[in-house]
Amino acid sequence: MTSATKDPLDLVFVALSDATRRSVVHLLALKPLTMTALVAEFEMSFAAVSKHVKVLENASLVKRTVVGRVHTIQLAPENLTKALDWISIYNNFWQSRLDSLEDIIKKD
Amino acid sequence: MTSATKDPLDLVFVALSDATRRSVVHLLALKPLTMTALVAEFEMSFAAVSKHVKVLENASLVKRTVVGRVHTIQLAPENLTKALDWISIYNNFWQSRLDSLEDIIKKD
DNA sequence: TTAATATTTAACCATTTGGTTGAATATTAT
DNA sequence: ATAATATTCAACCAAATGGTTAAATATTAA
Repeated sequence: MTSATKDPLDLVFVALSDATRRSVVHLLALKPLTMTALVAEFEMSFAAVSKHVKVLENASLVKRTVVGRVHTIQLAPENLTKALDWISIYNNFWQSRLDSLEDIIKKD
Repeated sequence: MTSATKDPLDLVFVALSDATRRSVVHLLALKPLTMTALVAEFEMSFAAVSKHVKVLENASLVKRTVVGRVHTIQLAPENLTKALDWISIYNNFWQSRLDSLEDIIKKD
């Protein structure tokens, strides 16, 4: 019970934790796609893909443009940077740790 | 039914999608901790923290050293790099897209 | 050997997740 | 107006998740 999941980083990582959704991001990186075009890429119902897109949208990783009955989805990766930044901190830490370890080893 | 979740990236992103587990990573970035020390940081049962650590371990984000009855957990961030690399691809793409957009705007 | 400590495992529970199908809602074409 | 198309929404389901408590398993200390 973490009370209503406030951290936006949660949304981003949750969104990226599913292979189907990562595929959606991958496809959208090439070009924006309508829902119909997107659904055509998966062996899954329209509704299922629709739900996945909603998860990505909720994490602000994609943006939707509605023209008439056609919904076009495009990448909106500002929040990818948040995830990147978070990971980078620990990645950098690890890198420098490794470097210090190398230094220590070299001093032998 | 994506048949048994094979992609190791799944494990990493799933592991990072929980705020408690990100806190564990944060704590371990400072120094390795025994299970008891780790549990003391959370308002949660030993068993619950134990499960979270297992998720991180499963994603190869932490490593466990057992000495007698004491389990010491430390960061093992090789896999953080995998997540970082994945995100970087799309982040870079976005960055260059933005740059081109700026170029177009400037040409006005 | 007995007791205390460190930890996992098991059984359970409520909620969330990822999928389904079918109905509802708009929009566009005939 | 009617039919076709694009999409969401609702109800449902099975499996996974994140938590609990209680019991089991080592290991160490008295």
